[in-house]
Amino acid sequence: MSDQADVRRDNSGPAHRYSSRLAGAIEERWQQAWAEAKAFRALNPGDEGFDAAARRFYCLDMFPYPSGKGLHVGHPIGYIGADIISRYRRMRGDNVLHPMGWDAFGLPAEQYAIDTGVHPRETTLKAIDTFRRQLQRFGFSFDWDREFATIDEGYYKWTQWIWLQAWSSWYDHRVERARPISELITAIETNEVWFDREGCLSWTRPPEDGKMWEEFTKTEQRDILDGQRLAYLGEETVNWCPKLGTVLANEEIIDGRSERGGHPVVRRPLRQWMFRITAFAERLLQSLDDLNWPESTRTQQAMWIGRSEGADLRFRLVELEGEIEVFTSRPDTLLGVTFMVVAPEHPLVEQVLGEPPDGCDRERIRDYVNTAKNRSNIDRMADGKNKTGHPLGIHATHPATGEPIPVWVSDYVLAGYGHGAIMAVPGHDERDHAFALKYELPIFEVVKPGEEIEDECWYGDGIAINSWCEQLDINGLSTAEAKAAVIHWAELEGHGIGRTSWRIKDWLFSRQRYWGEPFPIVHTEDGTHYPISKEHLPVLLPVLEDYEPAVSEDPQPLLGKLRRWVETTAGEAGVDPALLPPDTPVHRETNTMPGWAGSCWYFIRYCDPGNDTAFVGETAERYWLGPNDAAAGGVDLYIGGAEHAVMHLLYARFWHKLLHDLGHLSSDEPFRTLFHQGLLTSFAYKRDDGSLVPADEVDEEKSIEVATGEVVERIVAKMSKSLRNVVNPDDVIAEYGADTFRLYEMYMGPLDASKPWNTRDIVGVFRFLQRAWRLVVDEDSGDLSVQETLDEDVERALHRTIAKVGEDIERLSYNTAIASMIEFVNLATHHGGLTAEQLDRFARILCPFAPHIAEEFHAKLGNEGLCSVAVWPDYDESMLVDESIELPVQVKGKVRGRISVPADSTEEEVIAAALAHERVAEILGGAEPRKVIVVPGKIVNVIP
RNA sequence: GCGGGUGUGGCGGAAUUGGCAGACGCGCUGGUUUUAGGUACCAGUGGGGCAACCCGUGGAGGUUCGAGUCCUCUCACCCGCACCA
Repeated sequence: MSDQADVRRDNSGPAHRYSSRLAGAIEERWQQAWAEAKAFRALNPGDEGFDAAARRFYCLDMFPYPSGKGLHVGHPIGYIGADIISRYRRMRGDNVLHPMGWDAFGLPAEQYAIDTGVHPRETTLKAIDTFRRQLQRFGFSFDWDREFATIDEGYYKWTQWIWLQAWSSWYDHRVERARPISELITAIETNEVWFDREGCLSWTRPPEDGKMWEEFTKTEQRDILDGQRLAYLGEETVNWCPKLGTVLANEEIIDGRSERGGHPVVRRPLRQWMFRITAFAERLLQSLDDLNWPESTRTQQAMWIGRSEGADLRFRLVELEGEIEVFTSRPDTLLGVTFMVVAPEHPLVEQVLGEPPDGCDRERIRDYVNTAKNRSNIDRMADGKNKTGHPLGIHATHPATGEPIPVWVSDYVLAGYGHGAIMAVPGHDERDHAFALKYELPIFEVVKPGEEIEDECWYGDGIAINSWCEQLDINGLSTAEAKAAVIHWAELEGHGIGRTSWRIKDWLFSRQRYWGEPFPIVHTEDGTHYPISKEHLPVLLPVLEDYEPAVSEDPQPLLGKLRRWVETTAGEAGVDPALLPPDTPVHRETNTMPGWAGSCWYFIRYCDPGNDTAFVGETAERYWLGPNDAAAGGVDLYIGGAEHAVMHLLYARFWHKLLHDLGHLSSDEPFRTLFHQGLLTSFAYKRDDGSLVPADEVDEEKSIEVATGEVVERIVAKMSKSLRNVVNPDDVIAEYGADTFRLYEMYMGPLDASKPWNTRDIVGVFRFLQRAWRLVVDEDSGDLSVQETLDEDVERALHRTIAKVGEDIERLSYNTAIASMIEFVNLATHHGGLTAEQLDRFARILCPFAPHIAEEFHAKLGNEGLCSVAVWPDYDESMLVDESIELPVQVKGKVRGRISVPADSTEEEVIAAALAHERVAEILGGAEPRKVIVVPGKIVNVIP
């Protein structure tokens, strides 16, 4: 924004025109007044002045990462949207909770700190100050008394406590909920549970060669219990990012690279803290149906959870001992199996290399497997459909036909899904088909499509054919029937079992970075873990001088550098002396939690942010998040970006269900209604050859590149530094004021639509505020300028506008609400103005959108108190229609004229008026119409 | 490939339930105020035609008195997932 433009807008025109300078002064004054009055404080049950009769409205924004770069113009869109409905509901008398805080742990903050060479705490606190100042400049009606950051000791104390809740519980699939692990121990001690030799639990009957609890060693008992915990140490093949120096969750990997920074990620086995989110898979999927969420987000989560019904089937090996277990979603195609494939990581591969049977080309298998394993995910994907593999030289026995079928190894089979092995049905699976074609393996057709379809490889449902052998006959059965028949047969004959498989995996929850919550746990020499007791939480993040990660092929948690912190005693660390004598030497956990930890429950903490005896007080939790007469429980409205569709929203749902199961929360879903604001894009310019030109090198009027004169095409693109089309909200506010900024971003289009920023358009809503200002203030004298007499047409229009704006806010249709206010102001201007009383009502409907100027109007009109907490104006139903209405008359599907009739006319009267219309009569030429359709208040259609 | 979504003037968009297509804003054209530019204000602005009228919501069909809206097919673009057996 040029200074010149600024000067022009301020220094010309009458002395009391609504200018950016005036807007700035007004905005500062009212922001101060709101802060002093604590106008937006939400009251909890028990607070003085709490109104139990008021409806609650918990309106939540996704709290930002305070990165050092400051706020972007895209950031406020959702915040303005949430602020408008929050302000509106407050004026309607609701008890509104609209909080804000800071998601301050995690990779971005740490990376920024590393880049600038300053401690993350310092840079983070500074960034928070910047963000807070920027957000306050918008006049958001946040209850700033509830503000906190995830790095606050009083907050992460409870993040650690919640993790310990998971560590101290197990999942009881018999009742489908998490329970304290102490209840499992009780069940074991009262012999309700049996174990097999491996220590697997059984609730139904003692396994044939079972083992008593007492027969296990102490270590085995510990491992059995640890294996049940919802937070556990798992030996997993994990995503290791050498550049970031940490492991990452599956959700954080995009196309084989880290979501943050785009660094390569390799897979390697590691012992890491995991969350048993898979135990909740069924419920996380099921309750999606109860949520008022955007369809795209629900399907994304459903796909991520990835439920698949089918069967586990076992194939006995011919040349070796043992069997291959596979998962298939198409057991009906069992008789179409012509070969089997295992992943390069499958244990059978090692077994074959260890004791190679005859005819096994050991060297070439080893080569293939090594190449496949070392190929990065990026390479694998780049290869696309071209499949590679190698025969293992061994065979498996088909469980039904008894025929030997060859076993191959190929990296098109993923180690991480099912059993890392498949039965290949090249007749009815595209991938198996491609593989069979390449390596000339037999292809059998065993499913006939319902209709005649010419397809080389039909993978839909149909009728089973060629599916007969002595053991099994499913010929003629539909796919569904055949699936059931094969599963039944397999279970009866001991070849397998019907099973549901899930794509979702347990959540890898530890990171090797510094800037995160330490785990509240220690372990002794023998590897037994002990929790830090509640009174000793939080385990403070120690100060580290050198927090830069070592770029390494081997994960080294940064906290491991602090030997004196790591090596301590049970008493020092805060382990309950009843569990471990205080002088026992222990090691602290050196991993930290990922950035997601803090955002999994921050909305719970807002209910009761000061509580230092519980993560949330029971009364506060039940009031703000519990089910009530009007709502099913959870946050009433959550507004934020669609980029969080899987990770944050899934993780938070998981924590919520866990805490609900353990009796700490009264609702089982965190976010009842979810809304995604659209992406803010920008215009960019493209040359003929497709290359992009920075926005400041283009003459926008003529669409030519200034330097060359070449004609460029305007396209829509993401804002980026390189295109120099990034807009800084501070600049826009300096030129037009926060009210104009708020109006502009809401007026651009639907809140959930992606739309391009166009600085040129801002002046439209600025002019609207100027016109509104002129209705109240004489531009020359600065005096109040109101009409004495009330204009009937304007009064009707005001009623309509009040009704429309209220309805539009309820459905978050802010662009149309603003349009109707502009229309009203234009009408009022043409009619010579408004009475003081009309202006008073108008100021109140304007208030949620442009709160500062509305407060100024409110005060100028002589009101005491704040407009922001004034009552939303009523409208009179009977004032919504004019006394006489105009109706278009169609003949032969075209509008031929319009008639003016009293609003309460009968259908006969309307028809008579329509037929009497000159043009209509002319077209009819004296003939009687066949039919006349009257849609009350809308249209008359004459059919000749 | 699969899933979700979007296509309306020069531009952003409106039409909530099948009922006047283009509300409202930008831009543009003309005018008023102004020493001038700009600001502000007033009027006009989908295309064609002097007009009656005709054409018009990505495209092609269909249902209906009436379709941007419903149905069938199709094209383009955006987002997400992607060898998940």
